[in-house]
Amino acid sequence: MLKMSTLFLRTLRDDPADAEVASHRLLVRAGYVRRIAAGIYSWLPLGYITFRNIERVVREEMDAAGFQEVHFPSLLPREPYEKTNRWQEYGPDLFRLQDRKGGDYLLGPTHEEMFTLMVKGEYSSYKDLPLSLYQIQTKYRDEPRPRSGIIRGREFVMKDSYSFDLTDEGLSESYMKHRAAYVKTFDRLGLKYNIVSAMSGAMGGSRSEEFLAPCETGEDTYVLCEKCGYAANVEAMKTTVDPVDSSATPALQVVDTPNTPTIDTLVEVLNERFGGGFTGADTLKNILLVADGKTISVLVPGDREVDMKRLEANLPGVKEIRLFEDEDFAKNPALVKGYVGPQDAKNLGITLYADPRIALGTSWVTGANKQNCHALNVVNGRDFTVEKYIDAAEVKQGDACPDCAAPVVIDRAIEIGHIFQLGRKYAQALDLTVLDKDGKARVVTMGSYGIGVSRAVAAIAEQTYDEIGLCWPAEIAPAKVHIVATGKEDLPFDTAEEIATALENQGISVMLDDRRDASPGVKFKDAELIGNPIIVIVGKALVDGKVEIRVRRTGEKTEVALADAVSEVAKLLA
RNA sequence: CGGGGCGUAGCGUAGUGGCUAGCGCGCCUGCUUUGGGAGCAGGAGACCGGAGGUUCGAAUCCUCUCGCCCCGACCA
Repeated sequence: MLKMSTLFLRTLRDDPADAEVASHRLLVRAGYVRRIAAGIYSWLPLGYITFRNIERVVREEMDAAGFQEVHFPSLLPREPYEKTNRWQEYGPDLFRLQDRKGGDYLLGPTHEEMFTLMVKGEYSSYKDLPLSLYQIQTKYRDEPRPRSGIIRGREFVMKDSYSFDLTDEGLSESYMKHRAAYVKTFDRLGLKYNIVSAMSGAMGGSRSEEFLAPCETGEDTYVLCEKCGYAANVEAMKTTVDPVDSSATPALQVVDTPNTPTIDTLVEVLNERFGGGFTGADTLKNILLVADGKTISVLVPGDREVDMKRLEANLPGVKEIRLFEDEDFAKNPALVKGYVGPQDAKNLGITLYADPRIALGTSWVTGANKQNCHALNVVNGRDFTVEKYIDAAEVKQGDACPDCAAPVVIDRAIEIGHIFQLGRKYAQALDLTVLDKDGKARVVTMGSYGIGVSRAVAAIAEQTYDEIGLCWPAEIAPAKVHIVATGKEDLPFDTAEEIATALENQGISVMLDDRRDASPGVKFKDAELIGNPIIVIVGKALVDGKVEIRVRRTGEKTEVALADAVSEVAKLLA
């Protein structure tokens, strides 16, 4: 039983100056967390109870799925990360340190290497697989910009699991088992979420899905089709456009278009010249980029921008990408800024990438590679050849769903879980093999699965808070019932304590506001701010032998006879 | 790393027209008060982020530095 008279808690009346997002603001005000440094937080009793409730749910569901818990250090030696090249690849995001002898160490940002090595150390037969291990561990990433309180910190707690299988089919099964366990976990946590297809990104591997909790302060943007349920991270959103017949399209024609270096100016001049009918969507935008030192061109319809995140996600293997700059134009006189077209790309040795909307046979207005000139009727497949189609154009609200063509909506969300099939990258690098039936060594294939445990505290807060404070689902609230005793006599305080004890005897956790010196107003405000789901008030109504029961979420109030208080509360929580 | 904002008591802030640093919340003592962040009286708590400089005199002006927040870049 948490007694407010002794609980280590001081709520704040004012919003902290350095907190912007609701979860951060309220978690600080209600005395759950305190900031220590940018992206680094301490948990106070209420916060830590809430945190552990989430951790408990996660652990129970992992165990129920048959995964086994292990625990690694956060402080790790360099070598394993050297072997997988991540000592380099992780770059400045990795917290590095040295011991007294000058040896290199790191604070683990994620533990693929350690899990792989642990399995390698114990198992060596196909008979041992499949296997799934997990840990709940503090992770360290020196984020370029920690933000939004505990949503994106530099130190955070993550549950990470890894599956080990001999075959791709086995990996798929392990993946689906984890997916199912995640569904159960997030349902129990009371989170609203969408499962969206994602890019496996820097971790390598194939199939990948993210669990996204929609909320305004989310930093991930995703696409949802309300008709068929298609959901994807914008980076993974697919566009499909069928080829068209271009046999009737007139020949390419170069026209003078003075002073039209932008799509807007071009459209204006075209409409003056040809009596209207042109829009930005009829033009072809050629974005020149330098990818790992090589010039490439990305073609998108003139009414869309290139989304650099999508572009990079769809150009795997490219490490560094930057815009073509004035000095690059100076070195390549054949390329005229503002009048670039794809027609000469082949001769110039420029690799052409195109958004799928630039389908085979489609006809465009684009630059003529000559100052103040554009070309009309430039046909893909006839006048230029695309090397590769990639999703690079920005996604807009209302774009066609790739599955059912209905308009999609764009929403923001917090990433609370990510599951993906890693494949053999780490097993290969660290030589994790098992002997197969035929006695031959085979490289194990792995899956990787994460849940942001500390982040879930903030995500749930974001999805449930209201104007007066936090508002937790019963499963994770610091206590299921918040009992407030008011008045100056002993009776309400004694009665409140009796009810509290009776509830606890039934396994219902209680926070009891037994402060004698606080006014009723203060106690009510605190109860609302703290956000336990049921509030019981023992005070005024006691003269009629009654207590008041309030539901925090709805604000609904009822008075019940003292004798029924415990059963009524239990009923509300059922 | 680029742009913007900000560092004054545990929290929120005033003071930037140069001279004893002010207020609210919280905290301590006493009395009163107890169904919506109580009242009165008294009190503790700040080397004004740090270093250097200008000046008779700096929270205030100048230089440097550290830290924090927001937008962007970046980011399982």
